[in-house]
Amino acid sequence: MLSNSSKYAIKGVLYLALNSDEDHKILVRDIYKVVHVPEAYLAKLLQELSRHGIISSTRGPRGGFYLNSDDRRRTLMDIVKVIDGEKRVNSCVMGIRNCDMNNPCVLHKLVGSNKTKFIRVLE
Amino acid sequence: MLSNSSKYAIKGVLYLALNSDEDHKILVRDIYKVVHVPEAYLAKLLQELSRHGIISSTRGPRGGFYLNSDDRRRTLMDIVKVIDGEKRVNSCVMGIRNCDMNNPCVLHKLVGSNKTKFIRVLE
DNA sequence: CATAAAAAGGATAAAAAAGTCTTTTAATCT
DNA sequence: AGATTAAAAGACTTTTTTATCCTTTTTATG
Repeated sequence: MLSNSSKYAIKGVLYLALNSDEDHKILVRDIYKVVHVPEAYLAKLLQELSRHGIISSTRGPRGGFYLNSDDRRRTLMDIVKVIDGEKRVNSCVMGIRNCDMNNPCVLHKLVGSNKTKFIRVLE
Repeated sequence: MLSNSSKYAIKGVLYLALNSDEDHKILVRDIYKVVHVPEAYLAKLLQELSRHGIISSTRGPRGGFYLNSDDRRRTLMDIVKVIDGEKRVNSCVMGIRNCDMNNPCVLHKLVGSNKTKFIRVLE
């Protein structure tokens, strides 16, 4: 459902949510050990989120990653969409195109509502 | 949550559940087009399930894959365990070892119960 | 203005997952 | 018995995901 990359990204952003703000920017170096994600890889993920405006960053001395108040209105789903793409989460559990309430696959009733709830949580 | 391979396998077994029995064994050739899974790959997955006693098969003329009455007592979870391994489904959504009710990760409350329900469905 | 600190970016490597192909083994049917 | 059919097995290839490394650009500050 979620790729490892998404999980990594969520962990990183969660760390920022708890520890950063405009005046307290955080280095990848200080995050990766806590969240157990390879440093360079986490950097890449955070850079991508930053590029998409999900989190904020500044370069140079005293720079780092952080969340501003706009960023804090973002949802986990926003992160997942950037890292995994929209399809991955929203697609049918069985990977069947065109599977929805009107045209449900055999497993739709069985798992559909769970997935919907999971998506709600992310949102 | 589920790998593509697991989804493929579930589709294949579902087809067997609906169309096969001891007297009507089914060729991979007759399944793969219906369930949209590459023929050789589906064959491999079914072989693996057969080796683990989740489904049945016989070789030679009039052979093929099928479900006997024991097989029909199997759950989707049995399939997923063989194909993806136990860990994949049961592990923490965030991939954190030792995350459980006693020692929950930050997201445990948010997503934990959904995952439990999903597992129940598979079972 | 020089310097150092930090993210951004590009290129590459390693590992895992997905998919293919070929040979072997077993069952069935002349 | 011999030919044929179909799964079983395993080696091999491709693609995707995960991970690393190195260079460039930006920026704050002494």
